[in-house]
Amino acid sequence: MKNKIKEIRKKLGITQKRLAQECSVARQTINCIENNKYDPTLELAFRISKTLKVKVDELFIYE
Amino acid sequence: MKNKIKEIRKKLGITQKRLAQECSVARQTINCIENNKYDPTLELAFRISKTLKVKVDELFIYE
DNA sequence: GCAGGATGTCCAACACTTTGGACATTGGTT
DNA sequence: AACCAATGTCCAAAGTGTTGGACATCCTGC
Repeated sequence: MKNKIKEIRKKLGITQKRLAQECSVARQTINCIENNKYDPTLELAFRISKTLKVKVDELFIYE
Repeated sequence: MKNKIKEIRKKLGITQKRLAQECSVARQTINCIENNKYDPTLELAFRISKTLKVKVDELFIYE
């Protein structure tokens, strides 16, 4: 399960800290997800997608 | 977090057992998700979406 | 009205996600 | 070189998802 969070986040010019705040999670959570330590819960995936203004299906790549 | 799994599954005429098998999870898992006992992991959400031939963003409703 | 499939539900164990707090490393600016 | 923000990483605790196994209930067809 890959994702484009880091890429899109940087394109939008926001920090991990800021993204974490917008999604109401710890900064480590965003960091771990960006670096593929683990996948987010479905709900968090939706919150991140919403913040980054992309669809879940675009942000995460399954297969 | 709502979802249209039961609705779409029935439209396709498949059982919880069958959907579970296709997604490689226990039948209880599908049952619990359909009845909103808990949300699936992100990966399972993708597997279910793939099996039901819809996008994650269509199958799950956030907000 | 009985049988069999489909669905709902319980439980305890295990796996995975998320957390705060802390510290190390990187990178850019001056 | 020194500063400071941003990022990476560690840990143990708490929360959440998934499981097999078992049993109850609901349909539907015969």
